[in-house]
Amino acid sequence: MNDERGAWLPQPGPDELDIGTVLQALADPTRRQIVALLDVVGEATCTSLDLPVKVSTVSHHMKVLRESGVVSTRVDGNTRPSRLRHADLERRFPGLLTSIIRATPVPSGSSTRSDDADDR
Amino acid sequence: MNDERGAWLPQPGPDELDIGTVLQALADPTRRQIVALLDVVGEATCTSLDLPVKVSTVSHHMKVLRESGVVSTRVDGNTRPSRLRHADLERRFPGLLTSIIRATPVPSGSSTRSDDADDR
DNA sequence: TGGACATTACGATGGCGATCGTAATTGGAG
DNA sequence: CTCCAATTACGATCGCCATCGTAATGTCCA
Repeated sequence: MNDERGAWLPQPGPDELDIGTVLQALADPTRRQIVALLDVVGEATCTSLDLPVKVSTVSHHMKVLRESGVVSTRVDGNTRPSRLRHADLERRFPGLLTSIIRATPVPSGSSTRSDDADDR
Repeated sequence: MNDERGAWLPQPGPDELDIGTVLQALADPTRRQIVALLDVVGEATCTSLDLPVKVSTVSHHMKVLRESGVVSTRVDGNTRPSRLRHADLERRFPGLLTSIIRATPVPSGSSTRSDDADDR
């Protein structure tokens, strides 16, 4: 009954972003790795990311990131590509996300799994 | 090495600041409140801060903040005033501390206990 | 229609950390 | 010297959360 193309999973509005919730989300190393990867590839799904945790855990982390307002998730068929809410975060917390990404080393070899890969 | 006049508690160097450690430290609400208060009063001791937790807990939080590189602590008699390492943090993570402080509301009435306040 | 795949809801578990009370240490004041 | 205040090390407790396995749901394709 929901044939809406371009559906988005529920997320806080740009003015509802809470610094505590955002920091708690970004405090986890795995979630920070997800953020760093998203910054590189632009958009990715849970299974496309090559992380040292199980997919169900990645899904959990993505939910935390979405509910905190760090990422937004789009419904596309049976996949849910997520991307960083770079503009919203920059407007609300200038420099925060950028500094974190810049200081978060991306483990070599962990890009994506040829889902929407960029290089090569 | 041992300058009796200006002793400092051990802390990471400016180039040893780790984004993960810093974020973990700033993820806690009480520690963020400490940071916000330090930004207002400039320098404060554990007992001078009026917080909803016991002094031993404040001391613990201050240690976490110091070991993460967020604050530096000076030895002054039998007290240890701490202050924000604003410059070091700004150089390493531009905008991070500023955004967090700006977005962290300071509960009204919780300044210091007239210990070393100099709010004009 | 049936099978393969992506996502996630759910429950269980193990570990980490925030908080406390207590005690020990140390410097300052009388 | 004696007392007090400040700090913190230590141990205990307890709640939260990262992670997992499993199962349920939904989509796409042959």
